[in-house]
Amino acid sequence: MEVDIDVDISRWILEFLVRQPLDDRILSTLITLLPLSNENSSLKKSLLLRRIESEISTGSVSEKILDFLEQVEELDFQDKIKQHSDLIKAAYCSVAVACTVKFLNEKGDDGKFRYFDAVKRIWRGRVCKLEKADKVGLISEELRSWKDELEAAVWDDSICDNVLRRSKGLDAVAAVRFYVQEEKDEMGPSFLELVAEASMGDDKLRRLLQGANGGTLRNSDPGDDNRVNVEMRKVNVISRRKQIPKRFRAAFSGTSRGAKITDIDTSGAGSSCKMFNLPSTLQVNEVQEALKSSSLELKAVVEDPLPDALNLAEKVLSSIARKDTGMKPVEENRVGVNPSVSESSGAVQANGGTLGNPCGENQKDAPRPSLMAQNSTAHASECDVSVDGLAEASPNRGSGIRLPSPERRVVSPLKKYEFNNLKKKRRFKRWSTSEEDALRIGVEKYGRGKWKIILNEYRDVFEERTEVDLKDKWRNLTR
DNA sequence: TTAGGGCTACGC
DNA sequence: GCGTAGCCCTAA
Repeated sequence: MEVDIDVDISRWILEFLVRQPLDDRILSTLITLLPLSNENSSLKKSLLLRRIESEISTGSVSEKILDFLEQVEELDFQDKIKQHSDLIKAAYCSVAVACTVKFLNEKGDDGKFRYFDAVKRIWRGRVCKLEKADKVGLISEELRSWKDELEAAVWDDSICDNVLRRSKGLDAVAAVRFYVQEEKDEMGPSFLELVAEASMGDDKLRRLLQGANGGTLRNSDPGDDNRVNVEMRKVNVISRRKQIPKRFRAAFSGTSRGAKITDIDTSGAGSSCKMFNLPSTLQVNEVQEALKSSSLELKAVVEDPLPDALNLAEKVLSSIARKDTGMKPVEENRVGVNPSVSESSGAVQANGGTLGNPCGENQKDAPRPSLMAQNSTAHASECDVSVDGLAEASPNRGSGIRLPSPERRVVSPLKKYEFNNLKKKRRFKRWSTSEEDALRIGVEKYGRGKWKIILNEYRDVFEERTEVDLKDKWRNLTR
């Protein structure tokens, strides 16, 4: 039997979860498990915002945030969003300044050197690139002004004091937080939340459903309702395509299907319930009741998946990693969200507990995929970190979750936005001379093989490096 | 945590 | 196409 959790349902779930205070690991794992389409920039943006939030959760900012903001700007650009938020510009500028000026607080030539390196990296590198690409979404007068001053401070110590004084007026974390909040406010609630909300209000639901079927939609909140409208149309399309039964209900079944959406009434009046015909009151009421009855299920599924989702994800991941596990027929190994299993615990579990022993014993013949192999984008180079790479979608994407046969599973390039703990190919990043110098000094001071100590000692210089990187670099240097 | 082998993107 | 640098995986 064929897979599945529909790619749209995955998106709805993820869209909802990404707004929840879940542990990043849970979210990361879910991203790896859920089939995702590449065509929803809103979700991509949500994921980026989520990553930004994670970054500032420590109360500090890093250059990674600049990366994320650049990616958000690119998404906005692709979505042809003309009105650029001042807050993103302010956030970008504040983070860039903070990531540079921090080195001025260090004493001695070492600090100076790192400052110079940061100016080169951030302002001559990133910011210049922005200017060349005319990325107006991030460039501000303030950014330009800082650029000049920070450059000048490289050569003139007296300007350093000005820079330090001026930078005290910036609160990068707050600036980023304001921006993220603004974006979140603009994006509004997730589709699932809207549906849940709609199901509580008869009139609103009725209007939405009418809209979904091509009826005139009149509402006071065109943003949200239109979005739901679009999604509801999608529900219609999906359900028609899949010839799923009458009632509209988002059902998550763990028995035979990973998850499926069944339809708005397509029978009886169904033929008349074509996209551009208004549904009858009876139909609307039926759908409304169905929605109400399923909304609790839905909410139960999505509200608190954390503990068991983690459990599930870990089991699944470990099952993937186990060479000697067998593979059951797909329908037995599908990850579904089964409310019936979760009644007592609120757990998200698959297939009535199949995942308790997630892979069974039949996977012995399945070749063990490397983590890289699971990630179709794992070999992305630095360049395709940008959203451009999202066009590389696999033809099979969205075909659903196939567990535990990851070699068949298509992983969306959305994984580029995975969270830290997920394996992905890092950017190819050349070592700067300052990094090489720090490594040499470190080895001289602590000896070869003390990579962790050296890394910690020169943490600021070795940005985004690991102990292994240091070891590898030393290997190269001494070849 | 470290060492070493292997893969692949990069640069010529 | 080739050599190298950077990155990943895995064993110890």
